[in-house]
Amino acid sequence: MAVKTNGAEVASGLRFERIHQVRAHEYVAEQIRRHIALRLIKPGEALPAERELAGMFGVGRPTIQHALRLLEAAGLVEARRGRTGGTFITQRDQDSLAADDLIVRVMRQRKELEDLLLFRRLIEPAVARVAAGTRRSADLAAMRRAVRGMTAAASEPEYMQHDTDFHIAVAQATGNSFLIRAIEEIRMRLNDAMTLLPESDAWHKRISGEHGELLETIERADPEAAETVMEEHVANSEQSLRAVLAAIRRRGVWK
Amino acid sequence: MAVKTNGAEVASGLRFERIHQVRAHEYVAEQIRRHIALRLIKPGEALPAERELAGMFGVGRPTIQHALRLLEAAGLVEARRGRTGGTFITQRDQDSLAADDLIVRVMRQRKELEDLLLFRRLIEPAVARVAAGTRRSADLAAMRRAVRGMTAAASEPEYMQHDTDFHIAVAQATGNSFLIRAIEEIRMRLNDAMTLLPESDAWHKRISGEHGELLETIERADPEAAETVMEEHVANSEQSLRAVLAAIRRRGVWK
DNA sequence: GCGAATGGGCCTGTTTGTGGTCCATTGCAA
DNA sequence: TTGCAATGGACCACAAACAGGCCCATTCGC
Repeated sequence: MAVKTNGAEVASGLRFERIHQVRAHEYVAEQIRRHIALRLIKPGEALPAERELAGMFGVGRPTIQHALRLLEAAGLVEARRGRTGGTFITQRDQDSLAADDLIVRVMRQRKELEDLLLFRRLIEPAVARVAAGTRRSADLAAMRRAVRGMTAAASEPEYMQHDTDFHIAVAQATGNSFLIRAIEEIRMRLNDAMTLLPESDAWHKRISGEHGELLETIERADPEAAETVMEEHVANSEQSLRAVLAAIRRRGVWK
Repeated sequence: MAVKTNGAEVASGLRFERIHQVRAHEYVAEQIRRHIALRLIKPGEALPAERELAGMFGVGRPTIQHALRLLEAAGLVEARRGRTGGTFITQRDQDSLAADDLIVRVMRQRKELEDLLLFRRLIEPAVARVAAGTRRSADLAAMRRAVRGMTAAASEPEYMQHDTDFHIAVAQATGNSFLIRAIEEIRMRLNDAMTLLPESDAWHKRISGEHGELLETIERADPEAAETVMEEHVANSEQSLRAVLAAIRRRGVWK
């Protein structure tokens, strides 16, 4: 607290975050990059036409073009003109490009990821506990849908989507807007990192099993059990994620 | 998946979020608004000079002026020119801001308040537990300052500010950005409701005592005790708040 | 009364983005 | 074969937001 000569006080020691202006084309590029990384657009497929994208994002076409030029420079997409033209997702991004790009981004945000994992470890079990006491039949139905969708999922992103759906369904069962927002935030940020997990039937089966078990505890309104099962589930997925990260770090890809 | 005539596929059903360009002055205004809501700047105090703020935020002075004009229009600050001038936080917390108006606002958001209290009950003890394991001496110093400030506080808002300071200091001791943001969010929304609590020396003494006890557990790095004490502290303050709300409801003021 | 520090206001150049137009390319359909 | 429609590529003029100046009016300490 600095005291001015006349005695009036001026607040000091304030910590204002320097503004970071997100440019429109960067935002667009990041969105599309994320869709590609999550395989919501598969390699070989075309993005919507530039004019369409402009409409979808609510920006001008030059902005879309600028964003696409960034992605093209990164080798993520390639454009073809003409009657059957379009902007196509590069085929060979499966391993090298998108993955490396994603890895670099994930490892760069290691500290944030650590914070996120702790946050998740603290809040998800509590959410499960609350949900076990407040769930309505509609919530149970949503969870069942997610579990069924998971066992039937054919692709990794589809799987991840249902995984996310399940956790959000649990959060919504609490009816608490703060908890819902917290879980949504967690899943959003986690999706990037999740993409690194190896595709494995055993892995999928384990998650599905844990979700099913969790659903059962919530169904029979057993808060204690729900909390315990969720604790284990979160610990398991965190352990797998950490294993992958450690492997990547050893490989030295992140440097 | 729409199939084009030549067989090439274009991804469809994509959900791109329409861009929302955050203007610099809006961002600045929001940051300052948050600081005021959290009582990090006390009523009657002055903000740093415009030129200083411009430097802190890394923006031009017109942007700062635009932001301040927004806050001035909202009645949050008022500017005075001259040698001892500055932009001062409006005093009106207790005076012109009619208690009834506050009550109406709080009661109108009863559902949100309920959600908030549950969220707090879940997260604050967990934060205390983590903080007990990660606190550094600087964090302890900040907590001590807040406790001292509380015992020395002369007015209700001053008291509330140190209360907030303490909880934020605990959150910052975790070093986890998600936890810090969550606690900040809680305190911001809680400050409105807190104003309803009756001024009472006994009440103040109890809170100060609990904070002191909590500080002691964190100081000796005892996670279990920290969690337990925080649980009790949160339960106590919640109970008091509920009692006031119930009384108001019976009085029928809220309609 | 002078000077320093403040908020208030204005001007200019730059960056960013929009809306529009025109072009080159390509392959389908008539 | 020919026309046409849909694509990406490129460019322009305009507007908005903003930075970085600059000068002014005000107010107090000296």
